[in-house]
Amino acid sequence: MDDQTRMMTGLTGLGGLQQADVGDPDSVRKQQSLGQPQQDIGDILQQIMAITDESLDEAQARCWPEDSPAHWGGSDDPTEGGRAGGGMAGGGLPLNFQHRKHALNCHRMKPALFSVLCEIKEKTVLSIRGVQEEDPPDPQIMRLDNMLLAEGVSGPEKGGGSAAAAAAAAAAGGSPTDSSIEHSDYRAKLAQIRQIYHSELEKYEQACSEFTNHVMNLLREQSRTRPISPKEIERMVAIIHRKFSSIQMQLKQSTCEAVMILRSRFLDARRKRRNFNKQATEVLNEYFYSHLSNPYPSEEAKEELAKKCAITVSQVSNWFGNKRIRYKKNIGGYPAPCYTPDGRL
DNA sequence: ATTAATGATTATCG
DNA sequence: CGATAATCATTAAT
Repeated sequence: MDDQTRMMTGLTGLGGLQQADVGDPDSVRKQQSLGQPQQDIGDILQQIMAITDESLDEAQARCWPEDSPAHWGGSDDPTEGGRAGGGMAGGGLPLNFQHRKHALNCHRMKPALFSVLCEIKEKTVLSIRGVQEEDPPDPQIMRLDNMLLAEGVSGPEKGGGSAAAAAAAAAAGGSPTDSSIEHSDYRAKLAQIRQIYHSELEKYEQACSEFTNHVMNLLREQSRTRPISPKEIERMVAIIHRKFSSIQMQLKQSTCEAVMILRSRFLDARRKRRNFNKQATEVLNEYFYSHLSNPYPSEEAKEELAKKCAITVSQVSNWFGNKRIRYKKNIGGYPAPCYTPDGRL
C-alpha cells in the first residue's frame, strides 16, 4: 500500500515516535517540543484547520443557496433543522484559499504529519469498521412508494391537465354536470400535487448530487494532506444518500397526506349528495309501511326496489337503515324520550 | 340565517 | 357480512 510505505518512512523521519504515544494528542506536541521545530507543526495544523473550515463553508454555501422547499400539511421536516449558518464566502476567499493550500502542500513537514495521521487513523479505523451499516429495505418507504404509485402520483405522466379533464368528461357520459366536473376538478388537483412532488423530488436529487460532488471533491482534496481511503469516501457518500433519502421520505409522506386529504374531500359521497326523486321515495316508503312489521327487504327485494327507483342496492340498504332508525325514534319516543343524565334530549 | 330532512359514512356488535 | 346507532355534510324548508 502506498499509505503504508509513506507511513513507515514518515515514522522514521520523525524519529522514534512510538505507536502507543500517537493516540494522545499531547504526546505529539511533547515529542515535537523536544526535537524538531515545534513551530512548524503548529503552523501546519493551523493551516489544515483553516482550509477545512473554509472549504466546508464554501461547500455549504454552494449547496444550499435558498431555503427549504414547501411542504403540504403541518408536519415540518425535523431533519432539515440545524445546518450551520457559517460565514459567507467573502470576495477574496478563493485566492487566499488557494494560496494557503499551496503553502500547505509544499510544506516540508507535510510528509511527517501525513504519516502521523496515517498512524492515528490506523488505530481508529478499526473501531469505525465495526459500525457496518446495513440498509434493510425500509417497509415504511415501500408503503409510501406503493401508495404514490397506486394514486398515480409517482407513475408515468398521464397527459396534460386539460386533456385529462376532457377525457374524463367524455368518458363519464350521462349528465356532464354531475360527476365529470368534480372528477376533473379532482384530477386537476391531483395533477397539481403530482407536479409539486416531482419538482421537489428533482430539487432533492439535484441538491444531493451537488452536495455529494462537493464532499467528494473536498475529501479528495484533503486526501493529499491527510489519509482518506476510497472506501471512506464511499461510506461518506452512502451516508449522504441515506440522509437525503430520509428527507425524500418526508416529501413522500406529506404528498401521501395531501392525496389522502384530497380523496376525502372529493371522493366522499356525502359531499355530493342528491335527494332521491319524489317517485323513488314514494316506492321506498310504500314498501316500508306495507312491511312495517318486518321492514327488512331481502336481497332480491332490494334489487327490485333499486331497479324501480333507479338507485343502487346499497342505496336501498342505506335508505332502509336510516328509515328504520328514524321511524323508531319518531314513533317510540312519546312516553319516555331518552333523556341524557344531564337533562338534555 | 336557522333549522329540519336526508343520504352517506363510521364504529361497534353478533 | 349485515344491522344499528351516532354522526357528517348537504339540501330543502322555515
